[in-house]
Amino acid sequence: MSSAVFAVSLPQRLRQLLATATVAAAEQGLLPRAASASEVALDRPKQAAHGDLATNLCFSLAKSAGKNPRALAEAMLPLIRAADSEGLLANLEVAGPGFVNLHLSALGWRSAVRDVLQAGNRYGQTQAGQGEKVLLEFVSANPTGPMHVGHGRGAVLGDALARILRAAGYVVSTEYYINNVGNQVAKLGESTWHWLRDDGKRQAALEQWNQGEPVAFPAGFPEGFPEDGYRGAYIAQIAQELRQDAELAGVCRAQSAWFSDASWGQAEPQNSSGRADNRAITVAAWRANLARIEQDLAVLDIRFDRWFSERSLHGLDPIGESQEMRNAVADCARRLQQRDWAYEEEGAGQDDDGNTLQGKAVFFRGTREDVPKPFRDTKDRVILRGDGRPTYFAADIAYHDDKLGRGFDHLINVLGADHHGYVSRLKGVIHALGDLRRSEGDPKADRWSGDRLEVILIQMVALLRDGKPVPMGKRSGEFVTLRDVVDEVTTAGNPHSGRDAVRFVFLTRKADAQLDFDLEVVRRSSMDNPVYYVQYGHARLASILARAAAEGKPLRDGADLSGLELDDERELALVLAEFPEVVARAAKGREPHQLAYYLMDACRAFHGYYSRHKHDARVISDDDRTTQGRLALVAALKQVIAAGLGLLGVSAPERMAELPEEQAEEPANG
RNA sequence: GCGCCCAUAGCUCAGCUGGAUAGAGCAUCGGCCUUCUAAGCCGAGGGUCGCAGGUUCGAGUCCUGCUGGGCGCGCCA
Repeated sequence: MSSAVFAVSLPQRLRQLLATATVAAAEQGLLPRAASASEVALDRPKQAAHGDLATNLCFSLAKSAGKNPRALAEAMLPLIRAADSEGLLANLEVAGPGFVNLHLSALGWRSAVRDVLQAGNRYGQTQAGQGEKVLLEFVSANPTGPMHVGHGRGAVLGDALARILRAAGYVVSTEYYINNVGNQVAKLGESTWHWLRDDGKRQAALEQWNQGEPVAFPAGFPEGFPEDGYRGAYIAQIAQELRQDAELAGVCRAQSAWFSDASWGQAEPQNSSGRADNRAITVAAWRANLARIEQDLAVLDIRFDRWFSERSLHGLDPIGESQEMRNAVADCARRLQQRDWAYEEEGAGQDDDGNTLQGKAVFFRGTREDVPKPFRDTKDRVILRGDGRPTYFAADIAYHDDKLGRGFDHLINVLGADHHGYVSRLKGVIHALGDLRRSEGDPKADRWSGDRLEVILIQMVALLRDGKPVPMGKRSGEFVTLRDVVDEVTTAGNPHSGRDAVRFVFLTRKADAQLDFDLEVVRRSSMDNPVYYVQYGHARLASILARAAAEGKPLRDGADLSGLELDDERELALVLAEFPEVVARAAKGREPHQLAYYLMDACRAFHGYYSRHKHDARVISDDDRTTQGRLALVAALKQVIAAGLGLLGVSAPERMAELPEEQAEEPANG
C-alpha cells in the first residue's frame, strides 16, 4: 500500500478491520471464504441508537455460509472485537435481522480529525481510478455563436468531473472538439461576409448594439442576407473586427476583390454544401467566435488540455503532434468500405427544399448483425454524401478513431441530451473500427470496443427570471448568453461571485435531470442559493482560526484532540471521515452533485454545532485543551470544505464580501 | 410507430453497489443576535415515492406492463 502518499481514512480502516474478522471467520470454518475490504459496505445509520456506522456484511455472507444473517452476526462479534487492534470500537451489537452496529471509541472518531490534518491538501485523494487514462471531451459547442446556458452546464459539469476524476486517481485529459467544417460554419462565413460588404448597415447595427438595443436590428440586415443566416448582432461585431484585421485584409487583397461576388465560391469542398463560401472569411469568423468562447470559459475558470480541430481530420490543417496533413475522414471511410462496414448506394435523401439528391452516397452499415445489440443501429447512416462531401458523422468516426489511437483506456463525452439518439451509433462505429483493425492485424485492436465510450447526457436548462421563462427568440438571434448570465449574477464587490454561483447551481443537479436556472434566485444570497451557505461556512471557520491566532491561542501542530467530546463533535468527525469516499463515489458515478450535497450537509452540521454551542461551548476559551481540540476540528473542516469547493471549481473565501445594498439586512422602517 | 430519459412534500430537488421509522432547501407558522460572521440556528405542519403486478429476509432503488411529461429517429451538427 502506498499509504505514504494516500491517507487511509477511518472508513477504510474499519473496512479492513471487518475484512480481517472475516479472515478469522474463514479459518474457523464459519465462512467458506474471507471478504475483502472493498466488499464491506459501511453505512451511516439514520438513527443515533444504531451506532456511528453499521454494516450489512452478514447479509451478503449469510447465504454462502449457510446461516441466517442474525446468527452469523452474533458469531462474528467476538472476531470483530479481536480484529480491533487499534481500539477504534467502543461497543458493537447485532441489531434487527443482522446488522452489525459499530459504536466508535473516542480514539476512533477523533482519529478522523487527525487524518485530515496529517494528510493536508491530499486528504480526499484516493487511488480509486487506478491510473485509468481517460479522455474527457466536453462543451465542443459549434464556433458559430456565443455559448448559451446549456453549453455552460455541460462545461461546468465536464470541468468539475475532470477535477474530481483526477482527485480519485484517474489520469484525465480534457478536450474541446471544434466543429469548424460543414454547413453551419459555411453559413457563419456567409453571414459574416454580408456584414463585411455593407459598411452602412454594419455601422448602424453596431450603434444599436452599443446603445444596448436588442439584437433584432430595426435598421435591418444587409441586402441579400440569407434567410437562414446567423442573425445575432455578434456577427456584425465580428465583421467589424475582421474589417480592421490587417492580416486578413492582406489575405483577401491577395485574392483580389475581397468583397466582389467573384471571390465568393472559392470554397474548400468539405466546407461548401452548395452554399457560397470563402475560405479566409469563414476561417476568420469561426476563429473569432472560438476566441470568445475561450474567454467565456475562462470566466468560469475552465481551460482545456487540447483544442481539437475538425479541419485537421479532413487534411485541411496539420493533425496532432506529428503535424502531418492527412485526410483521416476519407481514410476511415475507405477502410470501412473494404471490410463491408460501409457501402455505396443510391439513396433516397432529400435536401432542405425536399428535392431528391442525386449521386451515390456511402452508408455506414451500423445495422450489421455482428454489432452487439446495444450498439446496433436501426438504419444505415450516410457518411459520404452523393457529391462526395463527408457528413458530421464521418468526421466523428475519424475523431474517435484518433482518440483511441492515442492510447486512452476510456472515453467520456459530455453531450446535450438531444444527441442521445447518436450515442449507440457512435459505439457501433467504434465496434466496427475494432473489427476492421483486427482484420488489419492491429495488435491493439481490442481497444476499439463500443464500451470504451461513455456518454454523459446533459438535460436542458430552463432559464427563468423570477419564476417566469426568459424569452429566447432563436429566429431573431435574440437570446441570453452564458456570459450575460454570469454577469447578471455577479454581485458588486466580488468578481468571483458570478462564476461561483453559476458553477455551484449547475452542480446541484444530476446531469440527467432538467434544471431550472432562475436568475433572480441565483443572484439572491440565501439558502435558495446554496453556494453562499457553503462559502459562508468556510468563511466562518476561517474567521474562528484567525480570531484564535489574534488572541495568541493559535492551533498548534499535533494538537491534543482529547478536548473533543461533544456528540456534535463526534458527528463532525464522522462527516470528515466520509469525504474521501464521497469524492471516490462522485468520480465513479460521474456525479459531481454528490460532492455539492456533501458540502451542504457538512456545512449544515457545522453551522448547527456553532450555533447550538455559541453560549456553552465556544471554540476559543480559556481552557487550552478544549480550545486546541476544537481548533483542530475547525481547521480540519475548513480544509475539507475548501478541498471540496476546489473540486467543484468554486472559490473558498476567507471572508464573505459585504452584502450589496439591496440584500443588506432590512433597514428599520421610519 | 420505434428508441432513450424522467416521475419522491405545495414548489425545486437529494436519496451512495437493494437495508432499519424516506430527507434538504424554498414557501407557511412559532422562537433565537451582550460574547468566535444572524448569508446563521432551533422547532412545527406537510408523503399511497405516478399506477398495477413481480423478484426476496427486505424495494423509492431491480424486472414487466400501463399512464403522464421531455427528447430523438436528416445526404443537419
